Amino acid sequence: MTEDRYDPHAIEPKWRRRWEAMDLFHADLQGAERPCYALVMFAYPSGDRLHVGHWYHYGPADSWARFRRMRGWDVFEPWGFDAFGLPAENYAVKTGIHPRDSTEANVANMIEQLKAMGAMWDWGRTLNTSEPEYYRWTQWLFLQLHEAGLAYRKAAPVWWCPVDQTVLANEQVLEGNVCERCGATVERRDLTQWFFRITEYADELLEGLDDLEWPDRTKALQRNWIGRSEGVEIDWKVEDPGERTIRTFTTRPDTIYGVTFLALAPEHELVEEIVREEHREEVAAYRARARRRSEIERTAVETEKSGVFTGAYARHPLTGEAIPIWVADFVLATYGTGAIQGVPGHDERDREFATALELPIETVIEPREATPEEGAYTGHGTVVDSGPYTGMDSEEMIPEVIAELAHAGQGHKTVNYRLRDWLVSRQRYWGAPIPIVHCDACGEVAVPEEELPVELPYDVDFSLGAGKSPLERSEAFLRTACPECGEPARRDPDTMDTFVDSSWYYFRYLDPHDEEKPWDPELVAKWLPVHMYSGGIEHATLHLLYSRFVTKAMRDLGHVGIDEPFARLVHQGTITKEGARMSKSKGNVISPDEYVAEYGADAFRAYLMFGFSYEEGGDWKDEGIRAVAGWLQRVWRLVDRHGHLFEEAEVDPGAATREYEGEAMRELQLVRHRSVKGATEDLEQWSFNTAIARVMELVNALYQVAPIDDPFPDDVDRDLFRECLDATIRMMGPIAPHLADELWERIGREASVVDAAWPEFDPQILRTEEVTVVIQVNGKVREEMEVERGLSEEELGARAREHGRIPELLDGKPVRKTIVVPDRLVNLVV
RNA sequence: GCCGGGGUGGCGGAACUGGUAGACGCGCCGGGCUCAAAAUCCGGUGGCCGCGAGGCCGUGUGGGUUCGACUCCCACCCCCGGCACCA
Repeated sequence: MTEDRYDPHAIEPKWRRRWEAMDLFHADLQGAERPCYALVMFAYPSGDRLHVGHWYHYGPADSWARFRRMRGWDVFEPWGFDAFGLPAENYAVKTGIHPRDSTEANVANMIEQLKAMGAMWDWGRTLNTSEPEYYRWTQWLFLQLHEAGLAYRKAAPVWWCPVDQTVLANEQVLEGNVCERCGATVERRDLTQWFFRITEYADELLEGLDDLEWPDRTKALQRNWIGRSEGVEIDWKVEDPGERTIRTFTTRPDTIYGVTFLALAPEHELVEEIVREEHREEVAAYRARARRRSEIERTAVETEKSGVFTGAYARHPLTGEAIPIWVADFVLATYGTGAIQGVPGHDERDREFATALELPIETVIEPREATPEEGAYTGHGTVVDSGPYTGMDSEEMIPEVIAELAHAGQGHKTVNYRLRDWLVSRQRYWGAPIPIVHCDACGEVAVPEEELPVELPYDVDFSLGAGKSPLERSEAFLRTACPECGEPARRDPDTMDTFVDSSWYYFRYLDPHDEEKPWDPELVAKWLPVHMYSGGIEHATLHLLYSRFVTKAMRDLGHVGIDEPFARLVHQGTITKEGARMSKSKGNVISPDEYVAEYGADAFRAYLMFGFSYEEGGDWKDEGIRAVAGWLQRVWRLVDRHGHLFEEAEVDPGAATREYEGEAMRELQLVRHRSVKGATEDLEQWSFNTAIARVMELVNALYQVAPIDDPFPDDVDRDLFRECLDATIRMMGPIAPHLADELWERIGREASVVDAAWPEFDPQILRTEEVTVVIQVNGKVREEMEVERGLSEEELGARAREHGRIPELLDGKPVRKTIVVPDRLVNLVV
């Protein structure tokens, strides 16, 4: 018999052509009975070749989708492009090639490469956020939010990237002051910008996390970012002049008797009003200095505390004591109320401030047990020197003091968030124009829905302007008539953050070319929330947060009926080279192209699945892909050698569950069911490495019973062996899709494995009659015995005592206790 | 400092709700095939002691709970990620 060699380079293009010709991956969304929306985060269309990260993310995700399809789900696996954004525009600034042209070329380039992966993407539903048919609805979304008061324009201190020449959202600022895009140090600027009122949903965004099948760490990141803290706002009456009050926020009202000063942020609006004449100059100087200092500098933990006295005092709401009011730059204008009550006895920062400026320090809480340590005691304990509360437990005091303050009209419970509203306007060209017109007479006017899209003009000087949108230079674009009064007016020159584009694309995939509406609510009801979403964890507090907000807002506006966009989420790990992140500058880049050229796309995908724990990632090893490619050949040879069995007879599915006489056949049958069970459960939960290991076990077992170089043994049951081979090929479907289809064809089947059923396993068969029971003496394994399943505890204990060398080991010592785990283990304690 | 995630053979990685630690693979060792090599097939492979049967040790460290702990509890150490003068 001549052996056909496994040649991925012949097989793979052949099958991709066939799949395309069969339109195998077109999803019938209306007709689907068991929808499964398998979504990968769409990508920015780059002009480069795909890197390992792309393959590592998309390959296994597609394998999961294939697995689901074989299990009877109607899988929808779309692909699209997050095509607006800075790289294309920066490239244009450098080369003069228009972003629309480079994007178009990159999209084509990328599609061609993506197709080589052999994934099930439904290419008929591709979308591109930079096309008018898409961004028209991004603008519609903006208008919906605007009308509901969820999109608004205001002047605020915002982050400005001097390199990218645009403002950024808080979420796009890393490590306090680094631009997420370019790595430049960002600055604070006071500018009038567009915001989405995401803070309105802070609580719901927090609570909704509980019900999501998301990784804990991702939920933790969002919780951290939202930063909810419960506390009390307290109003302090300022003594003379007038009726002014200063509102402070604290999470520890139980320390209120320890307040020895108040401190206002330098930007606080009341500073000007309360400052006494003799301190005015000094305070003004301090505020000017604070303004010049960067936020980073001001808020760095190491920075020594500084402040200046205003000369004014506030009256303590409970003791009536006069409390000095200071201005201090460690107090943040943007958090809480911009004013704090200083409790140097029980807060580290307040203590540093009090020490530096020689203010009194009072102790009002003592630790319950331990002796007081150095510095401020910040825990709870027994209340001291606190009027009527003295002697109480500080935690019990909190509700009582809140009640007293509320009763006096000087305090109330409140909640603070770290989350800020989402800044969505950008001073860049390559994005969706904000659909707003500014009219001298009517003010800020929304572009009527029927006039959408506000098209991004092609012919624009998009070189970077001095802090202004390139569209500001396009008179043709700007000049328009006010939709309300008809008088000449000007369009808003800014474009939207690309995260607005990506915050709703999963709705649009359902019908990306619908000209009537952004999405079909019925299809949304049927297909969403997305069943399975995969992508990088770097989007935890960006895309994933924004999308949740947009979904909730659209729900409240009656456009969708779901609370959350993504029911299940997984993140792929990172593939490194020699322990380091791959990067062009380091020159340690693994090029998929080279490996695909040598081993094929199947081997490349299969190695990425087998060599790593998906969510962890790990270090690339050439030996790894060689080994996996070798294993694919092993599977190939197995089918090649035994394919004649399929010419002899059809596969009998009953062969899997039939009763077999010989030990060897029973064992093969066991391995077959164990393998299918393991692969099924592991694939479902994205444990690709162990799933492949299970299939390897079955392949090994088949090699065992029918050595590949010998004639097919007489004592091997042909029905069973054939069924096992059949199951193996099916399980190869998600692991090596091209190879599986080739083998499928070679055993005489039509079409594709993705439309074949995933093999079943029978738990009854895995419940063997005989079980191996481990015998321990004092917790140490000493013997094993084969017994029939289902023996009573007494029986097992008795048999264990007599088994093998156990009597010898017991040596006549009385067994004090016998622990029996039925069918598994006996532990004899002497 | 707070919040997550992690630490298991030479390596990548397994281990369900506490029940035979190291599945599967790489590497290595041995064997078959070959004039030879590659490829491939078969066997072995946590460490230490022992000719052997077998014994002892072993999942970051130190304690604890338990008949029994990679798994649970307490106290630490180290690595990765997020947040952070957030009151």
